[in-house]
Amino acid sequence: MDVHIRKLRARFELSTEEERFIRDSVTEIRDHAADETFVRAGEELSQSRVLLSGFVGRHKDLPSGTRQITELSLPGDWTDLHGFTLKRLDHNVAALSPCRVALVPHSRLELMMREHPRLTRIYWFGTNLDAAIHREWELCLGRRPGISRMAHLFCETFVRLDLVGLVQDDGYDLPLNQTELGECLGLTAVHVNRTLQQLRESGAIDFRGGRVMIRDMKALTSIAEFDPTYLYLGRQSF
Amino acid sequence: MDVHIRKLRARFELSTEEERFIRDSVTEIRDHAADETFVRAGEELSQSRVLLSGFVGRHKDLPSGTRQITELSLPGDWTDLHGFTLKRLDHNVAALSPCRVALVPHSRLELMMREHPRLTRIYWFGTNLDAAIHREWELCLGRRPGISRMAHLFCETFVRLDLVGLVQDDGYDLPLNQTELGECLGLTAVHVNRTLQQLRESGAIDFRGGRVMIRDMKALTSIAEFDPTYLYLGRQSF
DNA sequence: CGTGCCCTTGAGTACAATCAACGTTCGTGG
DNA sequence: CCACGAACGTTGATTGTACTCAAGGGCACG
Repeated sequence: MDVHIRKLRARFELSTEEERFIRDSVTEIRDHAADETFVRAGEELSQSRVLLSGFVGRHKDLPSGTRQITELSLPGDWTDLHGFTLKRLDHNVAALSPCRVALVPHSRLELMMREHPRLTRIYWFGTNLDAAIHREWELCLGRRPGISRMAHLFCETFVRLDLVGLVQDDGYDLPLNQTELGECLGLTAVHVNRTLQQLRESGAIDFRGGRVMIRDMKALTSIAEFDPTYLYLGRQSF
Repeated sequence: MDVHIRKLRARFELSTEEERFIRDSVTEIRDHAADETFVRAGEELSQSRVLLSGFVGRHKDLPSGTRQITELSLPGDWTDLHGFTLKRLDHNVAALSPCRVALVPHSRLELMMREHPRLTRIYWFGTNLDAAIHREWELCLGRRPGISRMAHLFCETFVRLDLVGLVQDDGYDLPLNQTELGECLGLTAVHVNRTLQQLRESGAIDFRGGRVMIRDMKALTSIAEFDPTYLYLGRQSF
């Protein structure tokens, strides 16, 4: 849970007692293979999961067989904390790479709500941050051209991974193939391929073999019109 | 606050004490004119708002001047409950029609968190429902064609308004012009106009003068591939 | 060394944007 | 009462971004 605690501490003060409560909440560690769907839409949930390592996506499927990935979960994030109040999810949760998760029973979260209002508020903030990311993706999907959406995703992932020390040498691992990248961006795999070439030729970024190399952050940010305000990176006041 | 209580009761049991607490939380009623932006992105908030009547949109603006409306708030909804934990919003909140809101101070919500864990959970559920709607919109914006997105919005609004009795004779008021409709759907006003004609000719729906008339719900649902599961309409178990 | 997965490229198509103009309605003021 | 302007809706012509269909290439793995 170190990565989870680290991410929390990036935004909030955390007493040793609170940290203790969080660490004691985990009942089980589980591993999932790449492409495994480990939470299915509609099934009843009695626990939520913190992602310890690997990449996870929330996706919604269409009758036609295409799907939209609505958000990426990165190490340290909850993959389905909202399942605590929603009880059944409106989407699937799938591993995009081999990954490890920590299980927290909902009964434990109920206890938290009774005894740790501050922690409750911090986690409520967490689900609201997810919603803020959803809104930014709506903006991208609705109003920005493909190349800009793609640059934006690379910026967002850069910032979020940097929070937990997963960026080295201006590059980071992003174990998605071009089809999956398209499923995040609302693009077909063919168009992802062409757009990726454009970004490469522009000198902003290189993405191959599951690794992103930032060549020119300023150019990338500008193509994306990226403004990280929606990620609430600063120290929060409670 | 009747409409708010009614919406809560559609999904949850509510004790008289809880109802009492909610009603006593309102410190002020305020009216806003159409097109008035009453919460601006980035400004510090010390209260949240329940929409009592009228229509409100959350929107994000782009440097180019276009904007994306990321969700509609309908009577009985919070317009910015997430502002309680986020403190500053990543988007604007604007009246789409003349509207009336009830103000609830954040200090009151802090009290709620300490003394009413069940109510807290109900409102946490509320912000998670908002996120579920955001996800469905992401799916629409990323993967569905314009006509399907439009039909979907009409279906969603139908269901959500029906919850609070604002649907009569298979029709409801939706005070948006074609530009604003496009800002929800990621379409230009010109294309909205043409798509609206298609829907009209298909016999599914008619939208003019701010009023939606459902002519053939089955056809509309089918064009939209609408499945209301993501709206969590049933009775929730806590 | 064949099979499968992923990436790449080309050709043709379509959905939606852009640009431009005109129509309708309605409120305001001369 | 009519002229005017503003906001909104409608239509046509053209362009372009992204999709579809189709084929081939690289590479890892059994």
